[in-house]
Amino acid sequence: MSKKSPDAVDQLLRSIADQYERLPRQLKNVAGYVEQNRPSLVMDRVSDIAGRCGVHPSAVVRFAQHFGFAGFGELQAVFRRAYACGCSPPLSYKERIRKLVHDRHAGHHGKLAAGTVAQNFIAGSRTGLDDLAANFDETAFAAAVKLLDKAETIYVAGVRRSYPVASYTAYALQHTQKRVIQISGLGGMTRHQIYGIGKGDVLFAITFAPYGRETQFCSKMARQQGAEILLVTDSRLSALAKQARVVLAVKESSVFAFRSLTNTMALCQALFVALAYQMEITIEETREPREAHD
Amino acid sequence: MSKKSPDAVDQLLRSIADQYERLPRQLKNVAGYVEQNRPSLVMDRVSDIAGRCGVHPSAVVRFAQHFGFAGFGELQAVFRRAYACGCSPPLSYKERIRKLVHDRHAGHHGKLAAGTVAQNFIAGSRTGLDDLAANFDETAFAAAVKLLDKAETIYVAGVRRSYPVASYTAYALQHTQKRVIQISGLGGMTRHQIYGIGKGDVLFAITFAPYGRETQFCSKMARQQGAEILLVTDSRLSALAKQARVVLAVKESSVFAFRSLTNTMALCQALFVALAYQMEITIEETREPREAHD
DNA sequence: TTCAAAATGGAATTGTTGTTCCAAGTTTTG
DNA sequence: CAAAACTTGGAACAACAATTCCATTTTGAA
Repeated sequence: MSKKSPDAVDQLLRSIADQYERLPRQLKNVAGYVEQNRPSLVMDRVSDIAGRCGVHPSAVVRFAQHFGFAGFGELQAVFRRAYACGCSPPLSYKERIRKLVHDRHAGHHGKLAAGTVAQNFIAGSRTGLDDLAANFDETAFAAAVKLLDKAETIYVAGVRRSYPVASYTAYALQHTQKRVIQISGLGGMTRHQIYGIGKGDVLFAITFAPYGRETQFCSKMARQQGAEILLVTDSRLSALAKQARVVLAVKESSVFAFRSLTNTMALCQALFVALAYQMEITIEETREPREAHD
Repeated sequence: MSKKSPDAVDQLLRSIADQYERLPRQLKNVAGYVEQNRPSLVMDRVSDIAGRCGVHPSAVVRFAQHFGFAGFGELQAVFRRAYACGCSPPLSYKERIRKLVHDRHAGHHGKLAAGTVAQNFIAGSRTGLDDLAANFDETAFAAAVKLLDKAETIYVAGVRRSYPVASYTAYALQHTQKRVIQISGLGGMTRHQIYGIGKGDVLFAITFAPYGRETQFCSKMARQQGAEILLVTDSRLSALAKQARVVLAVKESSVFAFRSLTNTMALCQALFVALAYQMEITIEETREPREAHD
């Protein structure tokens, strides 16, 4: 069969995975690069790879030889052949995906394959991001960044569906020099956690209809104590929105009636990145090369 | 703008088409080959092309020069850049950010607008999702769904950066009839939380380099007790990967040292949706009818 | 047909890349 | 603590690819 080439790649990759542990440091680097940058291997030269892995060119050759090739050229040939096989996709991924999804729909008249469902979901998330980018409110976003930049302590609140986003946000913000407190509600301590908020602080609240009671409480408390509120929500019309200094509205698309989270997540990540940028935290400062950073 | 690479190809191709008639025979051959075999140009050498066109290698060089390049290398670079843009966003993405930061230092006398940073970030996430969809491993995904479907109790583990995803996953899975336990590590109870795992159960582990200790511990424990592992990670090479029954590899691009999370998030959501679909849970059921559902 | 201009292919050149070799450094083992 | 095994990086080497040069052939116009 002509399908031998992609198999060869799989086989090689599996072989690499097997031996990975026993490999010396430099070869591990190369192995990692090979696995993560499969596509660019078709055109990379030994020195390119060596450079990006921070190893000596000969290490790359040794890597190839370690896996039974005469030299790098032979190893590369494996990837080139695989690339040549799937040579139909000079076209965009969108088309490929569309085709994939379409194919499955047509065939099975029973259930959809799990993969199809997933592809649909991913496609939906992507569309959502398109939407987010298109309806992006730069003014509000800039205001949000400024607000966070000025804040002394940032309280992050979000429950249930919003909790993952809140915990991500809190985690990210920890990497600035600001004090960050996530209102986790652990042990029923929501109230105690928010009590400390005051003037100069900011409540970063994430909430969607029907707005969580805990978050509403935090919001009320924040206002009372003179703190500002940055609200990430689904509508500028909500009761909470009126209390907030800055409102970032996110619309989540839903696939199979299931609301996605990617947009909210992406927005909050963008918020962090922009804040880091604003605070002039350089890449070097925030980068943790081999540090624990799970 | 950063979109110049694919454009460059288009422009070149148009230029070739224009002049085609006036070209001498051999250059016509080459032009034809270039137009028809665009994708393989990224790896073809002069002699490859010459051979396939039945012309002398020097003709290929002359062809490149005819179109304003110093030599074949420059022409090829155009195609390589286009390939890199469409295919491996991690590279072009980092570069974009680096460029962003660089621009600030160089040109603009102020800072970049926060909005610009955000737009860049969102664009990156979008590209990431395309990549996720394009490199989607249907087999592994289906296996993952099946594994979850059969599980009696699902243990979800993920720390630090992976924690938000883990907590989302746990939250979502609660909406099935399965018993779900998230290893939160609260109160240093990681060990006690995972002790209960056993045959018939599944550990849903989410971890990225350098793999969190807690998650590794859970994985070891799961194996010991005869449970299966579903691993969401960044590389099939990790030590954990070998222990796992199913490995879903996700590649996240990173900005400011903070790897994006959208892909992982989207994948886990997709996993849940597919599982719900498989279990024939209607989406209505997964919603909490009267309850607040933030 | 003849001449000039252009195209072509052989062969040498130049530059680069992949590879090997070896010495120095590191880790492991007895 | 010493010897052995292995890893690493520098430099030389070999192979090859891209490019140029030039003689030859072809084409086209007068």
